[in-house]
Amino acid sequence: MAVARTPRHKWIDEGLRALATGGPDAVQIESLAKALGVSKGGFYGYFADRRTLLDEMLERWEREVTVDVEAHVDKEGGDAKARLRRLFAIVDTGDGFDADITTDLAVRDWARRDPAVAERVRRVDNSHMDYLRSLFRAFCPDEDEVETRCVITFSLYIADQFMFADHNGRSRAEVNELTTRWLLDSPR
Amino acid sequence: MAVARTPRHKWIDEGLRALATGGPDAVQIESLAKALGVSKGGFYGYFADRRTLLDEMLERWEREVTVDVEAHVDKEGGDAKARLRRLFAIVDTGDGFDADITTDLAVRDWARRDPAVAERVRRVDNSHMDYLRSLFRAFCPDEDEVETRCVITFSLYIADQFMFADHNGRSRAEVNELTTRWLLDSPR
DNA sequence: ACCCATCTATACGACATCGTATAGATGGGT
DNA sequence: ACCCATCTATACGATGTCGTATAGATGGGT
Repeated sequence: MAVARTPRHKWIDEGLRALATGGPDAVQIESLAKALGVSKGGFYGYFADRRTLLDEMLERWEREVTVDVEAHVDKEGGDAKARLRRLFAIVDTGDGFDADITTDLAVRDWARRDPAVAERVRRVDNSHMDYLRSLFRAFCPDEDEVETRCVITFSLYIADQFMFADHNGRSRAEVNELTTRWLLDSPR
Repeated sequence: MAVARTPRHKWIDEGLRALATGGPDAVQIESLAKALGVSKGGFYGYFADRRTLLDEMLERWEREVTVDVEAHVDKEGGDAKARLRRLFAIVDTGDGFDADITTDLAVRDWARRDPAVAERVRRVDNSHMDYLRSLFRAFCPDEDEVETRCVITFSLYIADQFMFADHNGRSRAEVNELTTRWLLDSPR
């Protein structure tokens, strides 16, 4: 039997890449085929239609995004603040997650327009938030304040990609260091 | 002479509406025409091509977005904290700015992919941040902390639209109240 | 009432994309 | 070495969009 040069997962890989750089509308079968160096002939052997590919892309994103980040943060151990610092470092430097952050935002923007996508993101976000809460609770007794810090942390992660302002001579990294300290070392 | 049923500004209005609900790719001349109840015939009398419309949409967004928000916040006077509270209320309740927020985010997402758009957003963001800084300086002597609070404020505004998490029984409004207090009444 | 500048509707060619149909290439199993 | 299931390339029709061309409708100015 002929061996597949372009199996399912390659179409999904390329689809997610296209999604990240151009949004859902940029996920075009013929573009993906070109990027993969093949024609679209094989695509419809694996997927019923374009919509099916989009669904499977989301499926994969939902399955992997939470696991990946938490594994990276927990890998080196340390207390809650050490783990949070590693989490903030991802936001700041990318740290091998650049592509994932971009994909993440593309999915979120998509979710604003598509309720089915929003439902997936809701599950992912709840998972992220649960993890964040567990970390902040380690040194933050008040539950309202835990929630506050979680939401601010999450917001900084997302908004980082949508803010284009300068910072009066400070670099973006310096500003991130300021917000990190504010969230981790702020008194009371 | 025939009076124009569909002058320039109507195409721009409709274009911004399409941008807000579907992103730049959704700004299609024939869609706009249909939404306006006319054919696309007249469009090319006002605009050289689709790109020209997109430019003018951005032009108008850039010109109006800053003025509108600041005017609303300053209208009723009060001290810096009162003005900031009104600012946070916009984020929270929409308060007549819902459409503008959506447009804002569509433009920001667009800016992530188009450097020319990013440059416009940078100008707008610098203007917003200058205004924010002036408000926080009124009760916050440390310049690093001013910057921190500005960035967090801005981030909450943006990320609000991209977060789909639940909050352990709290409503979104309650969470916004928590973050507002954290930013305005936090000690030191 | 007529003129005619201006706006609008329609038809068109060029192009891109979706999804299908079909013919050809590949290579594992025997 | 051959078979044939599987993958791939290509051609096609349908659809939708862009931008142009052109004919028709509108209504203010005289």
